[in-house]
Amino acid sequence: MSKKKNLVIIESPAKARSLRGYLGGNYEVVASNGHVRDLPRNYLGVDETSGFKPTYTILPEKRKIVTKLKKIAKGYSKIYLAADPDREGEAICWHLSQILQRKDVSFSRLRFNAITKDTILKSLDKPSSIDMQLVDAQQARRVMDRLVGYKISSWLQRIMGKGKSAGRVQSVALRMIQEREDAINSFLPVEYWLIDAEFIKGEIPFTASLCRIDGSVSGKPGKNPGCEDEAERVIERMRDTSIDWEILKVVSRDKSISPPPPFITSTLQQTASNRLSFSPSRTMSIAQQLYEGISIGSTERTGLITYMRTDSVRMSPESLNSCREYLAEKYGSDAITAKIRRYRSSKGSQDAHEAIRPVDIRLTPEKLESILTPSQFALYRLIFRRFAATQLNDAIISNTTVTVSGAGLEFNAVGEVLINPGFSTIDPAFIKTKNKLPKLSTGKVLLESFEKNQKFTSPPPRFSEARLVAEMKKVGIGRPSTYVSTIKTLRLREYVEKDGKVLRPTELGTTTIRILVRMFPHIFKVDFTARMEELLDSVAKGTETYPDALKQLSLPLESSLLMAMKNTESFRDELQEETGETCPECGSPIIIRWGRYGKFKACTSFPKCRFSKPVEEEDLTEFEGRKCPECGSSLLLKTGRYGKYLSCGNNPKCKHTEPVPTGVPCPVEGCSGELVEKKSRRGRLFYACNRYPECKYAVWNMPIDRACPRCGFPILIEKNKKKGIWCPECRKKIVT
DNA sequence: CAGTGAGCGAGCTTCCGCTTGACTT
Repeated sequence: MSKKKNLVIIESPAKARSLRGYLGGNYEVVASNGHVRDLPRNYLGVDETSGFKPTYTILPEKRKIVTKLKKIAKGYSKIYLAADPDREGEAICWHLSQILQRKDVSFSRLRFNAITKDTILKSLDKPSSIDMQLVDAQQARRVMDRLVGYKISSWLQRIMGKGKSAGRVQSVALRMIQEREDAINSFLPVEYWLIDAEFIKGEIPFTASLCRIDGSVSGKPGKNPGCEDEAERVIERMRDTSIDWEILKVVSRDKSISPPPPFITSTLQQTASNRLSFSPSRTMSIAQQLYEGISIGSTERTGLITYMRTDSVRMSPESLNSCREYLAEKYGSDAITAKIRRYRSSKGSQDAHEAIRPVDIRLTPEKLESILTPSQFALYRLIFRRFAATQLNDAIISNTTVTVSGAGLEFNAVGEVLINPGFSTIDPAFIKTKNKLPKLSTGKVLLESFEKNQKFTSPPPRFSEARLVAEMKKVGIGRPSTYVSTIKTLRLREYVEKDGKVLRPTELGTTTIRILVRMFPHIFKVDFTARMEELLDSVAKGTETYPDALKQLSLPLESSLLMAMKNTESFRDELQEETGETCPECGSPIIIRWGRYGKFKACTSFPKCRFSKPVEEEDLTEFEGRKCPECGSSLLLKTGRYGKYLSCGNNPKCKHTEPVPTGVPCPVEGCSGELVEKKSRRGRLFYACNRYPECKYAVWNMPIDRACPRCGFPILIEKNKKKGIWCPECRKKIVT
């Protein structure tokens, strides 16, 4: 039927394209587009009475591809299966062999973990067979996820309403978000005071911070003066003009900094989030475009980067050689490391692909700028520089600490200078150095001025999407191909919501994860996945069998499920708060229930009586005694699609609404307005005058009301990270 | 940096991990 001799099946169409180029006319190459067969969607599909035997069905969205594959396969008696050389890839090959099985066909497994001509031809020289132990490890993984996911989700739905879900990965991710929220809520800020002094050595001024009081360490929260009185006592000592201030020592130390490893999925997402403000999902779709490639001139399109879903920092020898060659040409042979620099992938890495790097180092970002979109260009440049940096020398920073003492007090000034930029020549943003210090030597100095500043320790920050991915990667839950979709699921279920750049649990999410952790303490923690991975490795090695591994893993699941089933009713009761109200339609009591979107009030004689209404949240009561400017009714705090807002209590008769006021007057002179909280198009909160558009005052951060510590002028100051805070009266910087 | 603002919901959907196009406006 076909003139070609051999058929190769691979996962990705883009890989198929490069393979065709390497293999030439004797090979037909087709893509399976990932998994083609899976457990059925609408029932469990696992026979727990006979060794956890799974039932498989063709994925509905892959029907077309499977028919096509079958048709093509007819023309061949030899089929090479070339999915990724990892657990999932092995299973894909096995499923394909099952689907395409015929009497007169034989299958060979090809394994290569980089798409280069060399590795591919080598793999063709020594084709092997499908590793059934590795396939069993994948099946155990798949079935365990199904058992945990479907059994616990359906139990959860009996309590929380339909549509709810739980799973080995998503619920642990939700738990991490919730635990961070709990830490923030229980955080007690600790007050401390920083004391800064300005000294003069000869003609040279410099500032230093208090670090020791009578020999004991200062410089950290808890070690510093803890209250204003304490700070004032230190200041009092400093006022003594007879003190001989002196630089005791000037210590300089060089430290060398190595370039970070090349990108993997999680680090790419994080860096793109920090540097380019891309969400992980946007990063992945742009990376996909770069991976699929762009046609340059009239040539066929070539991929610009290696595969973007990877957990390995491996770089192929070919790529390293051409990278070093390029760097030596561009920066000189002294700029590159003597030996090739490699990195170690973290534990649990499947190592099926290389790190994310440019395919051709000669295609510099500059050369591509005109044909790439700005986003593609920015992401490509990040990837290019990160890879190129790995073969450049370490950077050297000189760190200098100057110690000033007097009256039993010690002050520190620290400065850093980049002596040798090393790899940071390719992108200065790789290294952030502290401020420079002037050249100083030991000897007497004069105290010029000093100030005390009140500070508070701050709670840990909420997770951005990219930070959550980094955390998931760190604890080993989720995979490069699922980080984005896990977060998507948590948002779809309304367990978490995005507030600007960070994720917060919703009330529904909080309630759900509390129940899940209480009832399934052994399943929804990081250790469960770790234990599962251990067992899967044993299955792959052959020291454990598929059914035994599953038996061990489902033991804690089944015992927890048993307990959960017993307590279903009590959980429902626990969640169903009494309201004391009666139904206006049938007179039965009204209770609070949990539905798809959170709490709502419902009649207890459901389904006979279908009366329901939204819960009036506590905040829905009168807001600080404010009245509607149109009809005089009280204003209520409501939560709408776009966040919180005030609405007239006389709604729907009166349609007046307004943003949430803060009680802080507008700082613009002559403006009688008040600041209100608003949300920008991109979801970030900001504060603006409620007399907009007459008054256009708007700031990102809430202005702080306090007096200038230097001149005492009462000021409203805007907190702005970049500029610091300036007193409008004496024009001095107050906080940096 | 910005002006918006329902009414649904309650036992049959839900998991994780591989991959992209094909719907319509």
